[in-house]
Amino acid sequence: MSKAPQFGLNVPQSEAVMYLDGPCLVLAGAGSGKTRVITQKIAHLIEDRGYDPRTIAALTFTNKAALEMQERIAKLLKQPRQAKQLTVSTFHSLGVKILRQEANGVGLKDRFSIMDADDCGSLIQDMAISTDKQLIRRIQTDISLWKNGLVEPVIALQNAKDEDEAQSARIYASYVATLSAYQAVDFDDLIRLPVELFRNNEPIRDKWQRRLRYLLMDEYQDTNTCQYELVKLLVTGVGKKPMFTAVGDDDQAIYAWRGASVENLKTLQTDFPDLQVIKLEQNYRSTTRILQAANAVIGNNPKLFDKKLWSEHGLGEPIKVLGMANDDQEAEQVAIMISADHFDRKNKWSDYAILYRGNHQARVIEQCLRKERIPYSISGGQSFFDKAEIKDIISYLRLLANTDDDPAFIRAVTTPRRGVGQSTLEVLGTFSGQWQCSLFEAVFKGGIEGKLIDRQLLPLREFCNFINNLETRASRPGPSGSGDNAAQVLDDLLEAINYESYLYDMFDERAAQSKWQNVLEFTNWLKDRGRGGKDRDGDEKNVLELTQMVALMSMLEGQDEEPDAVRMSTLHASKGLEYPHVFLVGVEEGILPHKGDPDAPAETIGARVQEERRLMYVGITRAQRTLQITWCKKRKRGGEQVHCDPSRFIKEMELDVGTAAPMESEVISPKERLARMKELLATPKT
DNA sequence: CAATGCGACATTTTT
DNA sequence: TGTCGCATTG
Repeated sequence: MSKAPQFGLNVPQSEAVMYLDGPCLVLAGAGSGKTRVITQKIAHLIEDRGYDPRTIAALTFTNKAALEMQERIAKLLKQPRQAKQLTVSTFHSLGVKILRQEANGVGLKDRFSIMDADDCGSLIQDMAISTDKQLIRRIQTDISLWKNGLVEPVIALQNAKDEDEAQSARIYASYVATLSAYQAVDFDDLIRLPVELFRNNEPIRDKWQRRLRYLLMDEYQDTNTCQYELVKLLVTGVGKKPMFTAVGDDDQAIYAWRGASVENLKTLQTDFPDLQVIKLEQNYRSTTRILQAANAVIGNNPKLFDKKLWSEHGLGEPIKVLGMANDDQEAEQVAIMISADHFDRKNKWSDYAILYRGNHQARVIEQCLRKERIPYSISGGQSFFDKAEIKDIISYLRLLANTDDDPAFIRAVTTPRRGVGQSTLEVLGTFSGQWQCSLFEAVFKGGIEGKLIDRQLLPLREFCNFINNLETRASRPGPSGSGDNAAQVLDDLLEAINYESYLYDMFDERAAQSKWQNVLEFTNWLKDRGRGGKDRDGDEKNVLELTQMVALMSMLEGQDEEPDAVRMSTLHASKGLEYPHVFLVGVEEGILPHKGDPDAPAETIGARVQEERRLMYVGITRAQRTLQITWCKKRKRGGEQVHCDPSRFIKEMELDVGTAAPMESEVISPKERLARMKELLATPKT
């Protein structure tokens, strides 16, 4: 084992990989190879330091990142199969793993449900006795922020600074109680409950500390208080050296609004005084000019750690800043520029990316791209698992796994319609409330006969018997394992409820067909997991485990976009990605930086602008070779065109003389464009 | 009174 | 593009 740089790493990268004397923080600038450090370090732990792969955990924020990381590690190992023994997962998956084994320790039954944001939203709707979408969302985010900040309902109420917050806090209290009655947890609980458990139960905490000896965290700047606390609890023990590597970049912290706390970076230094801090400043992605602009912009933020990116890629082409007359022209010009450049440089379409602040900005651009016949794909589209037809099926699975899951019960019993209506459910709900039992249980409880007439009660009982039968079959081991059985049960379920004809009854031919297609895709996907085929743990999963896993999925993996298309993405969704040619559009005051709440407290405005600045920084650093920034003098808002100013961030870029002032756009006239196109078409491609 | 339809309008998003 | 609220209709 040598101390010299190896594996083709640079000096600080290699240092970060080799450092194992204690806790380690890697400050990895954009494009500095942070994922390489994590993957190489894991390989190093296994190959050179004799770590058992089962005792190493790498934590990410998305399933996609986890999957990617695991694949990359497998390629580095002499025995790639060892990668399967690692825990490479999201924080939330780790939480489920812990809760599954320790459910009793936090007052949960072995069978608990994971409720998605929609379910939680309707719970809150019931408790707030309001349908105001804004209000519900506000309460929901309040509660989520409290949970992520480890603030108990009582404390939240005490510290409430206005009536709105007090209302949220009161609902928070009954929300927690309701979830517990359902034997359900929400996403935040997946991390909060393990924290609670480890705080109160030393032996269990010890057990997990022995189980996970080395921890690595990706995107550490995005962790919230709760996640950090979980890490701390896993990593610190009496007479034990904390062993972990956190990788992050304070300049790319863009999720404060959902509870992430960059302060966790600073806290790390005070909590672990012997923390080794290693900076990665060499950038392997962009030209020097792009990095200069990025450094200049971010230089306007107060810095937690001093850091300056540099690269060996040469100066590169100047950054262009184009002021457009309005948003229509902006979209048109971007489309034309991409089209022309694509032919000029003979690039792939996928070499281009258009980045914007808000999803709605994509609309105009989309139309222009279509008009120009430029293939495009929009990232972050609607999540497959959020589609109504998928959630319908999942509600049955959830109910099979946990009959206390009232939201699942309501959805399943009413979809497809089987003669159970609103009034029946209301009576059942009141009854179950009086007896402190689940809706499912209430159906068979003595006394319910007096409340419901046969026409209401019989379909309920038929439904519950149906679920009970399925449940018995699902938990019985099948011919070749439980996974096989889960798949079989699912097929029978779909047939028994006649879901396909339900879809054709409810929707027109085209919609029903595509929905049914989705259902089939989903069941096939589940069957693969159930059989352990594609699954990383290789375990066969029963209905309960499958259901819990599905709850944590947002995108369908492998559902890749068009291979050769211009990528359109929000700035947030572009983090971690890179493109040869980037167009940053709508860079105006009010959009980037976005104007927040007009009545937000003054002291928070500075922090907001700083986060917007980091967003700009993320956008700039996505570009490898060229970067074009556009802004509009006028923009459609409401009925009429509204005046706009270029973003302050444009000035902050301190561009080379000549491009510093926003240039008038050199509008390519349609005539000229036509001529150019003809010319291009006349030149035979070689 | 409920269902449908149309116009106005947009932070950012994962689990 | 998708949702929300308001208005019109059966």
